[in-house]
Order: sequence, then structure tokens, then C-alpha cells
Amino acid sequence: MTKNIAQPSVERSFCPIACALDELGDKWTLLIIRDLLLGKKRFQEFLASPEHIATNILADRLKKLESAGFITQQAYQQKPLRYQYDLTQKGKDLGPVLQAFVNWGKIYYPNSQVLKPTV
Amino acid sequence: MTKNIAQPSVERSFCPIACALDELGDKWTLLIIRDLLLGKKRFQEFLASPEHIATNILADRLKKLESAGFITQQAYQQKPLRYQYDLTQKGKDLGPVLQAFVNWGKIYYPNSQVLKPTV
DNA sequence: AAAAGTAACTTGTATAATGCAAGTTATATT
DNA sequence: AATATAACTTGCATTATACAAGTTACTTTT
Repeated sequence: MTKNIAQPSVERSFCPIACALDELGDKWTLLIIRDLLLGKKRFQEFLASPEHIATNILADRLKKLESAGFITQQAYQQKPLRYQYDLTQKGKDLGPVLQAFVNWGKIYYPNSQVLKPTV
Repeated sequence: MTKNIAQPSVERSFCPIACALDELGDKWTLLIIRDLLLGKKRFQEFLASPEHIATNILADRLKKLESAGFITQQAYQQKPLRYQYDLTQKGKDLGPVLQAFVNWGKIYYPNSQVLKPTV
């Protein structure tokens, strides 16, 4: 079960890298940020990414990303109620971090391919 | 217990970010890379970092980093046998990724402080 | 010479995170 | 009425992480 929404409450150190990894250091969170930067906004769009995140993990990460101020959730229609997620400035500013990963990854995973922006 | 040394064997997708996170996407691995970039080389030096990694996790990550080609292990003395770890080019090339985290983290964690190089 | 210390780990155990399948709620479509 | 869709939640098994303690092979201190 995935029931904790509370954040770690104390960071491990004052190092900015450690602080960042406290919030982003897992196998999925930065991939959701990647999808958002590429234009995806909805639950089903994230699920459709090639890594196939599980629905419980996705729901958990969206909650944590929202409570940590990386994204906002808002309804884009009322009947039926449907939500979309948008990056805050804090989230958008991770662009250079992901670009650094891409630059590095293209060298060390020669078969890899950068995903095309949605839209 | 931490007994698996084998790598995931299949990457989740062809995305270079996903490939990178397959090897680096956890709370500790990039902090060890950070320490190595700052000049640390020995088990006890990594343990002394302010985040206080557990010894079993550190031993596990050093093995995984070596088998993934990020670091090399070599004895720096024989009696008693002691090892040091050095970054390969693949590991050193993560410098810009960590710098991007630092640049971002300094903005969003105003109390954070960049660690000084060891030496 | 015995006791204590140090580096680099390993082992045990408890808690937390992840993965997979299935179920839920509220509509819309056929 | 039956099926479909979006956005989740729930259960359960597997894997990862945290913390404490133990191990091995020396070196240093008393």
C-alpha cells in the first residue's frame, strides 16, 4: 500500500544535491517531470509513456510532487471531473537538470533516443 | 539483506533519462558520485559525509557502480589490504548533471550549502 | 603479549518502497 | 442495459532501505 503523503520532514543534509534527491531521488519522479516538460498533463498520458509506471506509484508521485510545489493540479472539466497537472516554476526549472541527463545519456547509452515533445 | 549485484538487465525504455535513472535513480548513488567528484575515495570517507549512509547500502552501491562502469576499485596498500575507488570517464562526465542539481538546489533550498572539495 | 583500535565490509531484522493485478466512482457512448 | 473511459484506490507479494551488530585482517597502545 502507498499511503504516506507526508514528506520526510527533515532533509538529510544542507547539500543542495542531497536536498534535491530527498524529493526527486527515485526511479520515477524525474520521468514524470520529463513527461510534463514534454507537454503531457493527464494521468493517462503519463501511463502511456514507454516505461509503464504503475497507477499507484503514479498517483503517489503526483501527490508528492504537488505537496512539494513542483506541480499544480486543476480540473479541466467538471462532468465528469477530470484533472490535469502543470509544472510550477520550480518544476520547469528542472529542465537544465534533465537536459544534462540527456546530454550524458546520449553518450553512454548510444542506442537511446530522446522522446519527442507531446503536442 | 543486500545480496543482488546483478543489474536490472533490461532497461525500461530507450529514453536516455530513463536509462540513466535505471542506474542512478535512488537516494544514494548520486551522492556517492558527488563525493568522488569532490575527491573522496575511501569507504570511511563516504561514511563521513553528512548524509550518513548505512554501511550495507554503501557497499552495495560501490559494487553496483563498479559493475556499471562508473568507478574502479583498486588496492592502495596490501598489508592490510585497503581499497580506494576512482571515477571512470563515465562517472566523471556526470559532473554537469550534478552541477545542474546544484544550480537548481541553491535557488529552491536557500539554506543549502555546497560542499567543499576534499583534498 | 594482550587489549584495543581501525578499515572495509557482511549479516540480521524491521520498516518502507515498488510492482502487478484487480476493484471503485462517476460519467459517456453504443 | 452493456460497455467504455479517466482517474484513481486497494491488496498483496517482492524488493529496497535503515539501523545495529558482527567479521576479518591487520596496527597501535598499554
